[in-house]
Amino acid sequence: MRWESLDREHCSLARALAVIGDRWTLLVLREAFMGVRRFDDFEKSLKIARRVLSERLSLLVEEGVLRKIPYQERPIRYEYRLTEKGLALYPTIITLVHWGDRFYAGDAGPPILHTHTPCGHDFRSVVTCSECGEALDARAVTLRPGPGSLKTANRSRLRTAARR
Amino acid sequence: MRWESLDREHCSLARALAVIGDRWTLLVLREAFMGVRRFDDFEKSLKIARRVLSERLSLLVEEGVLRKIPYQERPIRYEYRLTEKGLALYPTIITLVHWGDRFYAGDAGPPILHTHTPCGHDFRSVVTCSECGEALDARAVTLRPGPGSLKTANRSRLRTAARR
DNA sequence: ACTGTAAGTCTTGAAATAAGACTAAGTCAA
DNA sequence: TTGACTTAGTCTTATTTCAAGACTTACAGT
Repeated sequence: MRWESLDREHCSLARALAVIGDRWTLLVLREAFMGVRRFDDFEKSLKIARRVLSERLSLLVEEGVLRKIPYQERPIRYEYRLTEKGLALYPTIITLVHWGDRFYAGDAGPPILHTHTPCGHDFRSVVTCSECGEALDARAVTLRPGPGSLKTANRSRLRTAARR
Repeated sequence: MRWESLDREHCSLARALAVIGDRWTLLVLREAFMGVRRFDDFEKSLKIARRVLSERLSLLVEEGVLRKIPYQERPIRYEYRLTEKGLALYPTIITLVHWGDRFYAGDAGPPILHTHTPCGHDFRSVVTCSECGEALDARAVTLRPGPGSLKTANRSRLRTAARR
């Protein structure tokens, strides 16, 4: 499969993976969620090849997940910040981190704890149904074709902006 | 970075990515969640190279995400089924699918709708705090070293997640 | 014996990655 | 005004991974 063409792919997961499915990309985003913003800081904390970092950051900017903001003039320097679209990846990242914590943390426990500021507690993430609020289980979900299923998909490919 | 050594990596996200961070792996798991179980069915629905599929399935079995169950003797044939550990990836997958739906679905809407069987409604996934039940936002979460942390390594990163 | 099926394995060329040297455009200090 | 430093990249080369599809194994049915 040629991944660069996945933006025309039908499945939402495949489209999402075309953007963030690369091994480095989620680690770059993790750093971004931890507050890292500058090229050299990404490089130092991840020990990623500069060439690969450059390419990933460019792709993420192109896709609207990050944006470049100037933080000084002369010489002009930019930092990379999460957009709304980037922040919307938080559920994916936190659930994956918690999966890693659950199955790969050593005896000592997870390396990092997440505290929910409003309630003040360390938490796990719980994915719930937007309609009834119950916790979701894979076995309690059925799939059916949506309005954008195959027949109508080609017509509507060109749109770009975020939709809620 | 050598990905095969990430099982000894410290960060839970990096460890998780060492298992499912490959581009094909999440698509293989999506098929598994949709009920696909046999080698040839994975191959046909994903159009993945057989060699790559074989390798991915083996890794997922080795990691305990899938397990091989015989479905016939003579000749012995196995199918691949999700384990509990595999089912625990559902939150990650559903949130990523919904991210794709939100930002990449065409005007027609998402290609697939998910119905929550117990309540009977089509839903979006909502990630909530296990302690207070409120929906989570990246900006409302702070990080701190957990019991399994390398104390010095993470001190510099202890800051508010995703300040903009 | 011949055809079919399921689950792989092997081969080969193309593409992506890692490591690190190099470049660009400016600042600062002597 | 020369030289060292900073930030953000780009380039080069060797290694690794991937895609495509032919080939293999082990059995069944006719």
